Amino acid sequence: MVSDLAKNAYHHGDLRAALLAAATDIITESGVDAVTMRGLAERAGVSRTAPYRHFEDKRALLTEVALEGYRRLAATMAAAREKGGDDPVAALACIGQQYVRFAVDNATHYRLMFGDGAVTAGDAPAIKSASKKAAQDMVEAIQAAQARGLLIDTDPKKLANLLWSASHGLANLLISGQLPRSRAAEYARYMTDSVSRGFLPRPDDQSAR
Amino acid sequence: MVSDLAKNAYHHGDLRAALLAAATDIITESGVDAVTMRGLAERAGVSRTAPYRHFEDKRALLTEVALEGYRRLAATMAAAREKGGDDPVAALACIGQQYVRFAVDNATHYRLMFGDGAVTAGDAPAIKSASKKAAQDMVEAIQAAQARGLLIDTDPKKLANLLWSASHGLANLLISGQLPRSRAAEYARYMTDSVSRGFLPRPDDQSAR
DNA sequence: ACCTGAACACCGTTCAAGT
DNA sequence: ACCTGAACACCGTTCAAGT
Repeated sequence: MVSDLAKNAYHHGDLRAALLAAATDIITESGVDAVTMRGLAERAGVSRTAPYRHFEDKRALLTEVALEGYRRLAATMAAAREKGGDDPVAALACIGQQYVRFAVDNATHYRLMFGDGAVTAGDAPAIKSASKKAAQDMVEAIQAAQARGLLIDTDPKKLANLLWSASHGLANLLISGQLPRSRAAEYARYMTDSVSRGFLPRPDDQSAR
Repeated sequence: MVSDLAKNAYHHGDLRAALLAAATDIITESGVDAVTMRGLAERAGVSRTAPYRHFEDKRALLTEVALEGYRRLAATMAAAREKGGDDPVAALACIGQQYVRFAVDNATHYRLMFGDGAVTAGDAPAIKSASKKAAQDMVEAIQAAQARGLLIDTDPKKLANLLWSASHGLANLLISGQLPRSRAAEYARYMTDSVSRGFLPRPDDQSAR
């Protein structure tokens, strides 16, 4: 009954969580723009002003939702890296491909994270930390490949930023429909291949795998 | 006096142009979100509902502004290609770098063109045509390079989409501040180099230019 | 502590009415 | 043809007041 006590403390007791869940639902269904403070309140069965007891403003609420996305992205990156197995170049390709897949599969959420009104890393320390963590996975995979002589020896951070750019750009074009979503996986594969091998001919290379 | 007649026909006679100019100014100064139909009307010294005589709704007005951006982008691409001179690989690099430069130099406008609420190519045939024209420049540069054996022989459209992805992604990360804007040119250069040469080592290659 | 009702300052857009 | 005033249906947010 102790838990019931907590739950019943004023209406549902966890309005905060209810609001976040509602926002996440709406974002998934109808996009970030469809989220309104008033609508969230109504959905939670509470007055219009009640949400302001739990979040300073709309931005703060959305920042919290975005944070969850960053955490899931970081987890996806970590999993992708492992999936690459022993081969660090394969691990890197996996990371790039899974990044694009995450973005397309969570398009509306991704927009909140990286889109126009984007909750910047500066908005919350937790976001900065989660996003650094995702980036770190990429950098480490690069360093591992370089240590084995499998990648050219340039600044691994810069190289990571380039792979990030290509993945991010591809993801955006797919999400906005400028490239066909149905070909997402194909393009992602092509992207990671190309970033590794480049477009210049390789005279020494018979094994176009 | 004939021109004055035209100008004086109902207040300024070219409210349409005045509204577009005002919208462009506001977008440049304060971003797309700062554009309001009411504000535009006030700035033009006209009633709130007057703009609706010239544009069906806000989206139609913004589509017109975006179109101007697409035209300028296409012109920039064409100029970049020529700047590459005889060397088609250099032309391609120019295109990528100038694309990023355009995006960063016209950040708010670029957001309108490719951002979240983006006016999609489907919104206006003229946008589709201007954007196809820009893409065509890239494809042709690629085909020219392939004809001379300077690029691997894959689908030039796919290759163009990849370069576009990388450019677009880099541009977005720079605009949103996730990569430092001050290093835009450096990153753009690095991006086009990498997309050409790839990250895998090239044993035959002594001339790392 | 947590919630409410009323209110303020905004939006985009419509519509009957004026010249 | 082009413009206006008043109005409708929305926003985010504040603030005094209730329990």
